[in-house]
Amino acid sequence: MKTLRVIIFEDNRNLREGLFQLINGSPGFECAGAFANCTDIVNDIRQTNPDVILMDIEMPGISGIEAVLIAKEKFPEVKILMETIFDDNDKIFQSICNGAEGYILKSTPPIQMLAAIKEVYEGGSPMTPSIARKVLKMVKHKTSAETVNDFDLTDREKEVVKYLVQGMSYKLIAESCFISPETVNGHIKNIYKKLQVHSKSEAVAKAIKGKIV
Amino acid sequence: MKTLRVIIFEDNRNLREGLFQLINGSPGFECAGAFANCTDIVNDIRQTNPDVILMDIEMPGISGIEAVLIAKEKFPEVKILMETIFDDNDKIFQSICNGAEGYILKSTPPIQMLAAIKEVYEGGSPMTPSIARKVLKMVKHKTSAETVNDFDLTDREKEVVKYLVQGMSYKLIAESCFISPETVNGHIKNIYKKLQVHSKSEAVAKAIKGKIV
DNA sequence: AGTGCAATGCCATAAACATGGTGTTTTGCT
DNA sequence: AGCAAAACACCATGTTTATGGCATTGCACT
Repeated sequence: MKTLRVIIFEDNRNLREGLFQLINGSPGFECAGAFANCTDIVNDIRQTNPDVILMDIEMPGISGIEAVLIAKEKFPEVKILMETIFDDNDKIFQSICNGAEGYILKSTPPIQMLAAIKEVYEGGSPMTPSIARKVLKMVKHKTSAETVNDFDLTDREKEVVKYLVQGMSYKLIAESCFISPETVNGHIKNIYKKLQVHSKSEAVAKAIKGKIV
Repeated sequence: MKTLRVIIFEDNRNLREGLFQLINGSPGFECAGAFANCTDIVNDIRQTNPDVILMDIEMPGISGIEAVLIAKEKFPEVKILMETIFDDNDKIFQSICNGAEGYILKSTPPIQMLAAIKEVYEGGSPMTPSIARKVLKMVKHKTSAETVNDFDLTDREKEVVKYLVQGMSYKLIAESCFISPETVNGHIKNIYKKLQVHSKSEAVAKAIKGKIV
């Protein structure tokens, strides 16, 4: 197997040098650089040509989060493993959006840290369980918060709602369903009662947000 | 430290018995039950009183995913660790929504599997890196998909749209904006032209989908 | 000084809608 | 066999919308 080229961005000198030693002292790994800040990150990457970047999430000047964005823009293939002291919701979320692959706490033992480096390189996303927990919560909220609410609509009613969302008039809906406009009116009455609304627009809003459509 | 009570739901007999042996043979762990299906899961849990459930994601009859929902409803404190052969996007996603805590591949080595059990119990979410990768992608998509489309609406128009989505009539909107209903009508005319729609409901649908609101 | 756009206001009318009824037929479930 | 629910249909009435056109004010940019 090829030796993995790793570079480090970490403002804390002790940690930076510790990691440097660790990586260089481990077979299969090679530390091609260790930098205290990200001011010249594009050049740093260009000159060291790394497979994996170990990035501190909190750094003075350009933060690790911004650095991810910059790095990924120029070098989309390089894998980035974020390191953080705290499992801060917001920072994790932003890093994910910027395209970092893995997230581990600095307290992770050396052996697992090396394993994580290998894993990001191989296309996985190593994550400290406590961080993964936060990520899961984000996924749940981003979706299941707005979860499915059926409101006990019948199939026909759902169909009518679908057409309502498309902005169709009673007449058009009637034609699409092959029924009379009055029947459409009837269905909509029932829909309104079930959704507890009093207009098409309210119904549409509730339907979309409730994922009926 | 207390001994962790674990129970297993796994249809494959060899695997089930293998896991049973593994857990019972490890200090700090105790397998209080191993079941081939989830038909009687509520009773199974009640009688074994587990800290952690190891759940196969694919099972005949009640699937692991449905089982999570059932189990969590009655026993919200119990931690559930899903096991799966493939890192299937959809199944992972559903399990998350149903409330499972951890996700590991069945190919995970025994030591790590035990570590994962301990981690879910302690509130973390152990995840195989390849699964974590999928989850990250979901987070990214669920958010960055929120492509903003402004339609060149003015601030006032956006405000009116906001009220439209709440299902308000011209009159109510007028009161909220401290302007006359006719002005509201005027704004809405412009909104319709910009959004290229011809009714409140269409406008609402377009606004919500385009994330103007 | 002038052009353009946002925001405001008003009038008018046909069309669409919301809501209250009443009633038949079909269909699934017990 | 019989009931409940869903789907269908129709009527009536007052309200709300959609769309056209027209006018004033103020701000920003040139």
